[in-house]
Amino acid sequence: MGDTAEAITLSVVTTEPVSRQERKQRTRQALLDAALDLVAERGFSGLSLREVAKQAGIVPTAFYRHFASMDELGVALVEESMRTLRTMIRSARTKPAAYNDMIKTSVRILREHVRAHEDHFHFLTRERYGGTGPVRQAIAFELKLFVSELAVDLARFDNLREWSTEDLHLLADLIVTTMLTTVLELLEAPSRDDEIGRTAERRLRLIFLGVPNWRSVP
Amino acid sequence: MGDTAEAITLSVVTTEPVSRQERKQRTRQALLDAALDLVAERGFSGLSLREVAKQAGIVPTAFYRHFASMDELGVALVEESMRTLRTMIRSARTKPAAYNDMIKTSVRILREHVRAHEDHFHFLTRERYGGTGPVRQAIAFELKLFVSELAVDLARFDNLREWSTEDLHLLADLIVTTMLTTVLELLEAPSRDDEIGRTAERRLRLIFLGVPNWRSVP
DNA sequence: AAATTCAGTGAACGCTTGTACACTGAATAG
DNA sequence: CTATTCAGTGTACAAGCGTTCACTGAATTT
Repeated sequence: MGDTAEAITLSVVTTEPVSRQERKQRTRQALLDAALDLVAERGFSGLSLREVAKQAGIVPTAFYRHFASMDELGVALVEESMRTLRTMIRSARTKPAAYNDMIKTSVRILREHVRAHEDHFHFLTRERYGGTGPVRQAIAFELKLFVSELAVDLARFDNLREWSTEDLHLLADLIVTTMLTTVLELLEAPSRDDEIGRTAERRLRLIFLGVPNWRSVP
Repeated sequence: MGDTAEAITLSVVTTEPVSRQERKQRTRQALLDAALDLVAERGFSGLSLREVAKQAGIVPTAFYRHFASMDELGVALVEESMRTLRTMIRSARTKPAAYNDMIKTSVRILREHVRAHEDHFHFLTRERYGGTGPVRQAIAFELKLFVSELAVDLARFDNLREWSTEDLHLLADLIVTTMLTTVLELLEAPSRDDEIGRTAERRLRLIFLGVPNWRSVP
C-alpha cells in the first residue's frame, strides 16, 4: 500500500471558471489537506516537502509559491486546527446546560467534533509535544489563549463566581488537559467511543467534586 | 552551532583493560546516550541512523552490531527511561508521608528526578504522542503498566481503601496525566521550578479534594 | 601457538531530500 | 490588442539517507 491513490486532493475537479487568486488559494488548501493526510501516519517532522507537493498534485518547486518552508505550512495548519477547536468550544458555550448535565453535554460535543475533524485533532494532540520548533510553539501559544478563554467562560458559573482569576486558570488548565487526553484516546481507539466518553465524564466529575471545597491558598 | 562537539559520548576514555562484551555494551550505551542527546532538539523521528552513529563515535555500519533499526534503539530508550520513572516512584513510595504532606513530598521528588534525568523525561513526554510506530506503542504499554502500579499504591491509603479497582485506576490515570503535564512544564521552563511546583501541588490538591465525596456511578 | 569470533572500518550503491534556475502559458492590466 | 504578472513546470545538483559487502585486527577459544 502507499502509491495507489495520489494527488487525490485536487482531483475533485471543478470545471467552473475561477479567478487566479481563487485557484491559488485552492492549491494552498490542497497542500494543507495533503499534509494533514500524511501527518497522521508519520508525524509532521517526518514528512517531506516533496511528498506533500506530490500528494497535493503539484511539482515540488511550486510549493514555494505558497509557503517559504514546511514549518510555515505547519503553523498554518495549527491555525486551521485551532479554528476547529474554537468552533467546538463555541458550540459547547451556546448550549444552555444545567450544572451537572453540563459535563455530559460537553463530552458529547467533544466526541462529535473529534469524529468530524479527526485529522485536525490528530495533528494538534500529536504535535503539541512531539512537534519541533515553530509548530510546537504555535500550538503552545494558541492553547494558552484557549485556556484563558475557557477560564472566562468558567467565571460565569455560580459555583465559580468568587474564584480568583488564577484559580480559574488552574481549573481551566486541568479541564483542557483532561479533554486533550480524552481526544487522544478517542483517536487511538477506533470504536470504543462510548466507554471513553464515560471515562471522560467520570474524570471531569471527580475534578468538579473538589470545586465546592476549594480554598485558595497562597 | 552544531558541529563543534562531536563524538563526545565516548571521549571519556577509560584506559583500563576491558572484556570484549564489556566494550560492546559500552558502545551500545554510547549509542543510547547519543540518541538521547539528539532527540531533545529534533524529535526521535527526525533522527537519522548515521548521525546517531557519528555522535556515538562509530561508523554507520557498526550501528547494526547493536540494533537492527532505529526503532529498536527507540524501544531500548523507552525501557531505559521507564526504569528512571520507576526509580522515582519507588523513591516516592518509601517516603512515609502524611496524607496532606504527601502531595508536597511527591511534587518535590518529581522535581528532583526530572532535573536529574532531564533527557529521559524529555524523551518520554515528547515521544508519548509525537512518536511513530513502535516507540509510541512501547511508551503507551509501559505507561499503562505504570498507572496500574500506581493504582495499587493508592489502594493503601485510608481514604481510598473502599474504592473499586476501576475507580482507583481512574484516579491514578488522572494523577499520572497531571504529573506528566508538570514534567513537560518543568522541561520547558528552565528556571521557574518553584512556581511550576506550586501549580502542580494545587492541581493535585484540587483532584484530591473530590476524593471524599466520590460516589462511583455505573 | 594457531584458529576463530566479531565489533568496528571504509567504499560503494541507489534513493530521496531541499533548493536554484530558466521556462511556459493562461489570467489579468494597460 | 498588447504587455505584464505569476502559479505551476522540468531539469539539475549537491548532500544526506539506509543498507550491502568485503575487510581488519584485537580479544577469545581451541
